[in-house]
Order: sequence, then C-alpha cells, then structure tokens
Amino acid sequence: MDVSYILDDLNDAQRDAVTADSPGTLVLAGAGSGKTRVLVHRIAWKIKVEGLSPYAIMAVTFTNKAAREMRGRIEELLGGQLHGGMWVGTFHGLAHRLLKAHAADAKLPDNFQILDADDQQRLLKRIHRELNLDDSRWPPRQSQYFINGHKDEGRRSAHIDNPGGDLYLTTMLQVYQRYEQICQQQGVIDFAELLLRALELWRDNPAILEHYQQRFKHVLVDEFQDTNAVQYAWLQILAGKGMPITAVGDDDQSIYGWRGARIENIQQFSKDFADTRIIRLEQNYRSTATILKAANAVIKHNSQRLGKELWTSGEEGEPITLFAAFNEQDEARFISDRIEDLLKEDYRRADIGVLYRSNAQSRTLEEALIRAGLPYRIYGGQRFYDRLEIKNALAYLRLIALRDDDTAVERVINTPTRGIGNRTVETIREYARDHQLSLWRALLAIIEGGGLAARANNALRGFVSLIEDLAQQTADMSLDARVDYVIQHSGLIAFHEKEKGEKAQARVENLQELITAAKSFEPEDEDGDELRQFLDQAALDAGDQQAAEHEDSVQLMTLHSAKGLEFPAVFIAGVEENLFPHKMSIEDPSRLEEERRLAYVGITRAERKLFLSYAESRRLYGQENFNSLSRFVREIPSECIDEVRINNTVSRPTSFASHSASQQRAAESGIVLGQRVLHSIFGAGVVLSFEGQGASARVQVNFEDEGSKWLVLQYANLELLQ
DNA sequence: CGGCAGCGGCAATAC
DNA sequence: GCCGCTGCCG
Repeated sequence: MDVSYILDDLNDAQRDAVTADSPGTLVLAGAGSGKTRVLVHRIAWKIKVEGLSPYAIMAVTFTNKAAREMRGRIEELLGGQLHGGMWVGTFHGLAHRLLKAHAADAKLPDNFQILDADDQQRLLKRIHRELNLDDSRWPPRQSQYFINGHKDEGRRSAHIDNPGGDLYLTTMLQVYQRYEQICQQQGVIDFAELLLRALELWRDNPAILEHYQQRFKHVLVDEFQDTNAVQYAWLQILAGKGMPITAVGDDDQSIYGWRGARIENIQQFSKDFADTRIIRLEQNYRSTATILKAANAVIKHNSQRLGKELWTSGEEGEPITLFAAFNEQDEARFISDRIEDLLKEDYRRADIGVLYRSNAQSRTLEEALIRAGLPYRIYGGQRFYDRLEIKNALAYLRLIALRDDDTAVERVINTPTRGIGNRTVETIREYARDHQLSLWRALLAIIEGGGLAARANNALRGFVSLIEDLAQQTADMSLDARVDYVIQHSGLIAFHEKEKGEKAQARVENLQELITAAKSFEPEDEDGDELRQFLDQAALDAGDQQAAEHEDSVQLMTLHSAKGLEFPAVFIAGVEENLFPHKMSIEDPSRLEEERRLAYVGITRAERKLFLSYAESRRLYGQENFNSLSRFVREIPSECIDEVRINNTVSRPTSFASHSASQQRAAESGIVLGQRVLHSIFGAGVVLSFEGQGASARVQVNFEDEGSKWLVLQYANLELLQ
C-alpha cells in the first residue's frame, strides 16, 4: 500500500511526530511549525499504516472551530467521509456526549440542560437575592468566579475546608452549596460541571471506564498547554494505564491561565504518561527570520520553559517597524496610513491583522479605519448564541421541548412584556420552592388555585396557552419552520421591531439568521430529536463568527483571539507598560510571564511585516495615562527594529502643562507628569501617571532601580527633583 | 410597564 | 468614557 502521501512534504521532525510509536508522545510545536498538519497526518498514519479503526481514535480540541477543521482535513487526506465512528470534538462536546450516553450513572436526568455563563450568572443572582446578600458587597460575578475556579480544579463545595470560618469563604460556600443543590434539582449543568461530571463518571463507574479504555486505542490532544486540572485528570484516568496518547502543544503559547489552564500540565505530562517521547517542532514556515529572532528574544526572558527555538530557512525579511505615537488617535492614524500603504503594494485587506491587548482599544482604531474608508471586521466579541434575542428565542424552543426548564421560564415569562411583573414571578418562585416544583408546574398550580389578582392570573394563562400553542402548532414542522413560527408568534420579532436604534435592527436580523442556522443544521443522530440536538449544539457552539466574511476587510482582534491565526502583515497596537503587559499582571511574576507569552503569540502571527506602536499619552477609562514603552519591545534586539520618528505634522506639546483634568490635579499637588522625584526607599524616578484626588490620589513613578510603582501620594513623601 | 437618571466598574474569553 | 444595572417616577 502506498502511504507516501502521508509523509511527503513533511520535515524530519514532523515525520518523527507522525510516525512515533512510543506510548506517550509529546509534540512541542512552536508557532507556525505545522502543528495541525502533524496531528492530522498522525491520525491518518494510525488508520492507514497501523490499521487502527477510526472508531478507536479520540481527538480532543478546545474549540469547535479546531475540531471541525481537524475533521475536515482528515477527511480530505483520507479521501472520504469519517463516519461518526471517530470521536473528534472539544473537551466539553465529548463530555456532553459521554454524559448523554450514561446520564443515569452520572446522576443526571436524561434531558439535562446546559447552563451557559449567562444563565449561570442569572441563577447566581437569584441565589444571592434568596440568601439576602447585598449585591454591592457580594457581587454575583464573584460567586461565579469562585464556583467556576473551584470546579476547574475539581473541587465541589464539600471539598473546600473552612476551618477559620472566615466570612468570605463561609458566604461563598453557602452560595456554592445552594447553587449545586438547585442545579441538581433542576437537572442543569454548567460548562465546568460538564467536565467534572465526565471525570466522576469514569472515576466512580469502573465498568464504564473500562469500556472506553478498551474502545480507544489512541487519544490525541491539541493545545495541551491549555488543559485545566479536570481535563488533565480526565485524560489521565482514561489513558494513564497505557493507552497511547499524543499531546500537542506549546508551553510558550499558554495564555489562558486566568481561566484555569495549567501550563504545568505540559511539564507534568512525561511524568504521568509512561515512556513519553518528546519531539520538538522548531522549524517555522510562517515568518521571516527577523520576526522569529524578535519572538525568540522576547520569550527567552521567561523561566520554566521546556525550551525551544524557532528557526526558518527563509529570508531575513524587513525590520520590525516601531512607532511612537503622541496619543492613541495618532497611533490609530499611523496604523490606518500604513494599511493604505500596504494596500498599494500587493496586500489585500484580509492580509492585515490589527491586534491589541484589550477590547477597549478597538474603538479608536475603528474610528480611524472608518475615517480612512477601510472596511474592517472585528473578531470575537459576543458569540452568536449568546446574544440576548437569540437566547430568548432559544428559551421558547427549550420550553417547547421541555416545560420544566426553569432557566427558560425565567428568561421569557415576561419577554416580550405581557403583564407578568416581578411580584407575580416572585410568587411563582416561592411556590415552586415550597412545593419542590418546577416553575412551570408551580405557575399551573397557581393559576388553578386562583390566589392571584385576576389581571395577573389572565396574564399567566396567556403565557401558558402561548407555549402550548407554539408546541402544538409546530409539532410536525421542520426545524427551521419551527424556529420561524416561534420567533413570529412569541412576539419576539415584533418586540424588537418596535425597539429603536441600530441595535434593534441587528436583533431582528439575528433572529432571521437563527432560522438560517436551523435550516443548515445537520443532526448528528438522525433518529434523535432534532430540536433537542439543535439546542444542545447551540449551547456548546459559539456559532460561526466568520459568517460575515463576504468582504475583503482588515482583521481587528485581541491578542488572545489571534492565537492560531496568521497574517502577512500584523500591527500590534499599544505596546506600553500597564497596557501590555497589563497593569493587573505587572506585579506577579507568573502573570507577567503569561503576558510575555501573549507577546510571543502576537509577534509570531506575522508572516512578513510587523508593526509595533505605542502612545506616549493614552486616554483609557476617561483617564489620561503616560506609559513608557513596553518591556517586551525592549527585549527585542535593536537591530531587528526600525524606529519611526514622530510624525512632525502632529504638534507635540513641549511641556506637560496642558489643560487635561488629571494633569491639573497633578499640578495642584505640586507634581507634574514627567517630573523627577526622589523616594526615601526606591530612590529617584520619573512620574509617569497620576490618578485620583485627595486622599486617594496615586502616582505612578518609574524608578531608576526599582522599575515602575504606584504610590499613594499622601504616604509617599516624594521629594521633587529638578 | 417603560423611560430616564445615577452609579459602579472596568483584561483576556472557549465551552 | 462608556456600558449596564437599579431604582424611581409617570
């Protein structure tokens, strides 16, 4: 059999990674080194050469997009459909599949529902109210972080000790317990729970685990550096006792520590999985030598690396352009001007990526692009299925499928408004709580009991008959006709049509788009309930963010969402201390290293041209900030950089005595931005920024020996220097 | 119920 | 500076 097509066009390291027959294989794949290619070809190798059935392979990714791409590329390479036998999906998707198959053993009802981040927050808000927690002291967001953080580490409320009885922990645990109780009672599970349950299912049911251990002969994991504790434990319980496993990842691209990812997992891998072979992919096919030199130089400042150095056989390329802008508008104008230059060369708009650290930066950039008449597209932002109007429409559909869905009832009982006020809903909640009923059953009982005012009672009846009508009328319809009927007859379309503003227009369009999504939906299980599968998919899939790709446009996104993408030309805006690295990460060495990895990710997105820019003065959150050039740029060898001088058409004030409010306040205290000061401990430095007033006034000083620090002016006792 | 004013908070974000 | 939530009022 000729299998050369599997190995042709691969370099030695890639070929090694594709054919390795070690029990454990860890592929450290640098940016642009052909990682996905190796994964896809390795799967083809397993099937075509080693003779594994696709049925015996499991491949796990983090995003649906990556899973789709992998499946597509395998099918392309093997020249045929991969019937459902092979398990390719996200951790969450596969966990869901597992729990659906063994719902009872996982102690879940067959029709369990997924609680997404937004639904989770709503539920927590209600719990806070129920427990009489003051929202300003106990923001529901905090409980959400607490719960998800612990679940990501595999801890349920019962696992968390609170020996000191400290108020914070006591309160959080109380919320966590109540939350667990309600979720269990209502048969809903959040994203973290999906993973934790799947882990517990295997841990507590050896027979089920054994079935999968016998079934799968090889597991492959993409983006291994992003796994959290539960995902790692899940892989370990499945494959720890000798099932061959391939992990592909790059410790230098671990940028999701804040959502539970544990970079240590990739370091731990060879200890937990027997006889691991480590293969490094260091040849880069994406960027010029100059860009790689810069990336290598930056990432070298991190400790605790597994170690890797990217190289290319390609050309040196042009130097990196660094632009010092006067302010963020000046920076945005520089970017749009350079984009216009690039378009005069052989670049298309879609070849250009503009990356930034935080979403708040995008507005200024957008304004400049609009002014220049350059079409652009923003990646990320709100997921399609997270939009309010879509969630409302889905809630109606969920109620059609299952009346006892409290989350859905809460959402649409009075949307569009139908005279069921907060009082009435509170009565229903109370009744449901007291009688251990779902909200739907509770409201039916209340209608029968007639304890409500006639008006409220009628309104409730109206809601019940609406849902029953939607269910009956659409019972025999196709999925898309059903969606269409529901958004019309629930009144959602009319509701948003009479709303004012651009937003309303977009909402109506999104609802129409939902019909399109339903039309093109292909159920995985032909015999299963199509509506149910559609709803599950909606909960687990962000929806295609690429939908609007009809026009050739400049690509705007955060550095995080740029991971995995590449552009011939890349702009990284705002390379400033306090912005990138972000202020909140600067003090903590491990978070600072994560910021540096983010810089590495950003730099390695560029194929041919890289532009870095920073603003000497930046308005953010209504505050004027004077930040210095990012340390990450200073880590790039100077021969790689071509610094562009400040555009002389921009008038640059010669002193800092301007009229901005923050500067005036600074002046009142005798401190001027740019002022040299002396601190009794930290020594001499320059004032970079100033915020707050009176007792809360703080200054940021860049000390010559200690780096930059924020000081409370009142206590700092700064001595002004000449 | 809808509209508006006031207030707090504010990184990144897949599933 | 802006968004979103709350709370008050008509």
